[in-house]
Amino acid sequence: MTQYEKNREQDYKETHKTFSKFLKPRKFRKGQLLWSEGDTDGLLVFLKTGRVKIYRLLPTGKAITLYIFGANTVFGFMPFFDDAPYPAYAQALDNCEAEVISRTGLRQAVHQDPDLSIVLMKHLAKRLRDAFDTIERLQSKGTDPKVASALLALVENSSNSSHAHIIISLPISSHEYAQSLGLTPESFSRSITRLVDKSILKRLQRNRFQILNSEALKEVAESAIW
Amino acid sequence: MTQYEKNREQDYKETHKTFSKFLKPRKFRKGQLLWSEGDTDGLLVFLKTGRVKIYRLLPTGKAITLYIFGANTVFGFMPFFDDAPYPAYAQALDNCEAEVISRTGLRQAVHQDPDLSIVLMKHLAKRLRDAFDTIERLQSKGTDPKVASALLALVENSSNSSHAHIIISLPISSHEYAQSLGLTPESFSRSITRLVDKSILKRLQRNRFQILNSEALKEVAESAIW
DNA sequence: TGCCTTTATTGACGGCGGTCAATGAGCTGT
DNA sequence: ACAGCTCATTGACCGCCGTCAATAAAGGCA
Repeated sequence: MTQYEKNREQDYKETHKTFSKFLKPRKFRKGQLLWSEGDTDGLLVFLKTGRVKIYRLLPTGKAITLYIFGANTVFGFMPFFDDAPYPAYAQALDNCEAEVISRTGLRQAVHQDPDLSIVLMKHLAKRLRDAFDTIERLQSKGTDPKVASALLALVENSSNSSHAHIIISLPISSHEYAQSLGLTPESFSRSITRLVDKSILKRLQRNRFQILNSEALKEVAESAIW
Repeated sequence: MTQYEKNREQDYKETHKTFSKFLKPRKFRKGQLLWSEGDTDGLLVFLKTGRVKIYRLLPTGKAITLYIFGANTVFGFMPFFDDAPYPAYAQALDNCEAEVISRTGLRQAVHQDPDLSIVLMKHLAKRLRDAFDTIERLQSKGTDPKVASALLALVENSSNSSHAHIIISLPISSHEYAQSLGLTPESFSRSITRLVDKSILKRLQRNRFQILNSEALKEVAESAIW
């Protein structure tokens, strides 16, 4: 487990502990919407198991994925901060167990203990930092740098990094993952193939890879022209 | 002045008022760095005149622009929230007048009045919403939709919208602006030309346009395949 | 286990957009 | 006002990546 991962774990636990007395357990079925874009209700979610996808619907009906949240993450605090509607949809990708706080519940909680908001702000700030990384990745030129950089970001967020053989799993289907990089699934696949040919990557199962040469992968990620 | 603009003005004024007793005037010269990526000091800036560019340096030495802040904006609060370093550089594009609070100053201020943090959170949340829009734009396919959507976003942030002839000015050089869209200046220029040919846009001065048909512009923005 | 559906990979092809180069327009300073 | 420079625009060309189609592999379910 990386230092980063330890911190994330601890962050989550601390946050969870801080809010524990206001939390109510709740389950979400696979496919269920936690909220829709435009909703103003606000629901703070502590996800314990399963995955939740945050996405937007374009006017054309196509969906673009903003985040995939896995176990031990906190999310859903946007409307609490600026009283504006949710900027995206949230849908359970699996059957999920979670603990939640309603809008009014959180208001009360924060009223009782102002420090709570500090904790939430940290999470919000982290979210913004991640968004910067995403923007940087999307602005860069060429498919290989994007893919390499995205894979490296996955390593950070996954707990596997025993140096020798780092295993990474795409949190979603290759199709959606490619799209979140602004690529077609075909281009993504081709890029992976190129990395495999260079002995930087190894295919394990579908959407599951092993990094053979992380230094080379970093080089590819940084080889973007911009 | 749009409703949106009114709100932004008011938001800024409220925020400014809230912090007024902690603020210290400060000037920045054109080209001066307000902070560097990795700095942990933290400096909350209320910009009164001039523009400030937030950018990252890639390993290749190229810069990518994340934000351009103009008059009447608050920024620089990231390190206050999560105690992590600034994720980007901040450089004055003009001679700027501002009022600032140091890290310690803000700590004291928030300690005295916890409501201050609520105000900052709103700004942080707004920043994240903007980031979502940017991500959505970058993920979409085709140059014209990107350009159209970016122009529309500029209208929102600028005070001009007297319905008949909406004037938009690029906050930075066409070159940099194109790059922030993941495009080359040439592609950007060609896209503008296409919009002009369709009588959707009119060139005024360099980097200054008039929207002749905002409905058509919206259509183009939404014509992205994804 | 076997069948069927879904999803990833590979190939061929065409178009969009990036690159390079030339021209033109717009600022700056003297 | 003129000169000189910077920066936007336009053109020609080509390579990359998206599209379409076919194949292969992997899950899902009875």
